[in-house]
Amino acid sequence: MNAKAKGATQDQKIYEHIFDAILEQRLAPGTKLTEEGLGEVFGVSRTIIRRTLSRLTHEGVVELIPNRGAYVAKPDIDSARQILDARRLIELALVERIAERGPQLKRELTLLRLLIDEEHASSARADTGTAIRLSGEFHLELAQLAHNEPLANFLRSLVSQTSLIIAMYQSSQQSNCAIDEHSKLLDAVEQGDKEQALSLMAEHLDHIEARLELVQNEQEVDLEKVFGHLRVRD
Amino acid sequence: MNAKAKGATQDQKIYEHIFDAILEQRLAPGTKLTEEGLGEVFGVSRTIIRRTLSRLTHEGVVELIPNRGAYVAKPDIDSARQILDARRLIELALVERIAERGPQLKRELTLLRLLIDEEHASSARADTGTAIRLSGEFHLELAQLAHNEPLANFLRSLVSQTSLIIAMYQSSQQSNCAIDEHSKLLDAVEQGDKEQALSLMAEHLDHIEARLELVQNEQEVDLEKVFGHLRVRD
DNA sequence: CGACGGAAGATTGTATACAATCCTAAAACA
DNA sequence: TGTTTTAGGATTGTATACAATCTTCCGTCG
Repeated sequence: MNAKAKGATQDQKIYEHIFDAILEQRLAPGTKLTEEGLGEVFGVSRTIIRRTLSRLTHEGVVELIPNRGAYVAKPDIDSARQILDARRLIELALVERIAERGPQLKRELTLLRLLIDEEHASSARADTGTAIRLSGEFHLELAQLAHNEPLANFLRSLVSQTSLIIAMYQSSQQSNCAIDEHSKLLDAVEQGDKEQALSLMAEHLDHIEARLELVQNEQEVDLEKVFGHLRVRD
Repeated sequence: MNAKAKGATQDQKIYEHIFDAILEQRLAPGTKLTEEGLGEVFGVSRTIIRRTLSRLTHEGVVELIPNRGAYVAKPDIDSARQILDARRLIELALVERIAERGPQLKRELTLLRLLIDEEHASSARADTGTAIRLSGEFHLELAQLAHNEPLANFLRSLVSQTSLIIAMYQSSQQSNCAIDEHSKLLDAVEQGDKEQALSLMAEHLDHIEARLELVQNEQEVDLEKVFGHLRVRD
C-alpha cells in the first residue's frame, strides 16, 4: 500500500502544501509560482507541478496566464463581490439542510467543536494565517454534513478565494473579532433551530464582509492632483 | 494572431469536441477514453489529451481512475439527486437575480430566443443529441446574465452532468415534451415578473426530473428469484 | 537623452522515452 | 476441473529533451 498509493498521495500532499500556504497568506496574492522552482522544492518534475497548478487554477486560487506562468490569484473587487455573493447563497442553503437534521448529528458536531478549539488556540497565539485557514476548514467541514458533494466542492473553491479576498482587502487589523460565532452557529444547528441558524450564518458572513474595504482602492491615479502643486513652468 | 492563439484554441477545441460528444450522448456513460486513442483522433500527443481529461474530470463528466484510465462518468442515483438538488438551488437564485433586471435585457434576450429556435429545429428533426445540448446551452447562456462567474461556471458543470443523468435514467422515450417552457420563462424574465419566472423555472426543473426514473434500477440481482423455478435437484 | 530593435537568458508548451502498473490469458499445479 | 501463477501486451505515470514564447537588457539610431 505504501508504494501503491504513493502517486496519488504525493500529488495530494504537494497540492495541499501550496494550497495551505496560499490560505495562510504565506504566499501573497500576485506571487509568481514558477514550475521549476516548485519542482525543486518538492523534489518532483514539472509534470507534477503542472498538474497541481492546473487544479489550483480550476479552484480559482491560482491564475494561469498562457506562456507567462502561474500567479497566486488577485481577485478584483467585482470578482470578490461575486464570490461572496455566491458563498452566501450556498452556505445559507447548506445550513438550512443541516439544521433540519441537527439533533441527529451529535457525533459530527463534536468534531466540529474540536476544530473551533484549534481555531481559538491559534488565534490566541496570534497565528493569523492558521486561524484563517482553520476558520475556512470549519465552514467546509460543516458543509460536508449536508451530504451534497457538488455543493461542498464548490464551497471549497469559494472559501479558498475568500481567504485571498481577506488578504487583499482586510481593512482593520483586528483579526477575527467574531471569535465564537462559529460556536453559536453550531448550538443553533444542534437544536435544530433552523431560523436561528440561518440568521446566525447570515450575520457571520456579514461580519466577514464588514471587515473588508471593497471600495475601489486602486483607482486611476490622478497625476494632476498628485503633482499639480509642483508645477515648475507655466 | 493565428499562431499566437493556436495553443489555447486547440486545447479549447479538443475539449469542446469531447464535451459535446458526451453531452450529445454520442459517448455513452462508462465509455473508456484512452489517451492514445484520443490523441490519434485529434493529432496531438497524450500530454494535451491528459490536460483535457483532467479538466473534464474536474467538471464531473469524466471519471479518472488512477492507473486505470478515464471513463465517461456514470453518476449513481444518489449523486444524481445531489446534482439536481444543487442545480435547483443555483438556477432559482440566478433567475431571481436576472428577473430583477429583466426589462433592461432586450438585446441579450433576443439572442436567447435564437437559441430556442435552434433547439426547436433540432427537436423537430428528431436530433435528440443536439436538442439536449442546446437545451443545456440555453440554461448556461441565461446564467451568464446574472453576472456571477463562479455561479455560472458551477452551473456549467451541473448542466453537463444532468445530460449524463438524462442519458442514464430517462424513462419515457418522449423527448422534451416541455418544448416551450424556455420561451415562457424568457417572457416572464423580460417582464420582470420575478414570482412568475421563479415558479416557471421550478416547474421546468420538476419536469426534467419527472422524466427520470431515479429509483434503484441496478438492484442486486436475486439469483434465487430468477432461476429458482429451474431447480433441478432437491 | 529617449525610443526602437535585436540578441541572450529564462520560462513555458509539447512530444516522447522510459518506468510502473494493470489486464489478459495461457500454463502449471492441486 | 478449478485455482493459482506467471508471462505478455497494453495503458497509464513520470521525467526529460527540445521547441516556442516571453522578458530583459544592451546597443544603435534618431
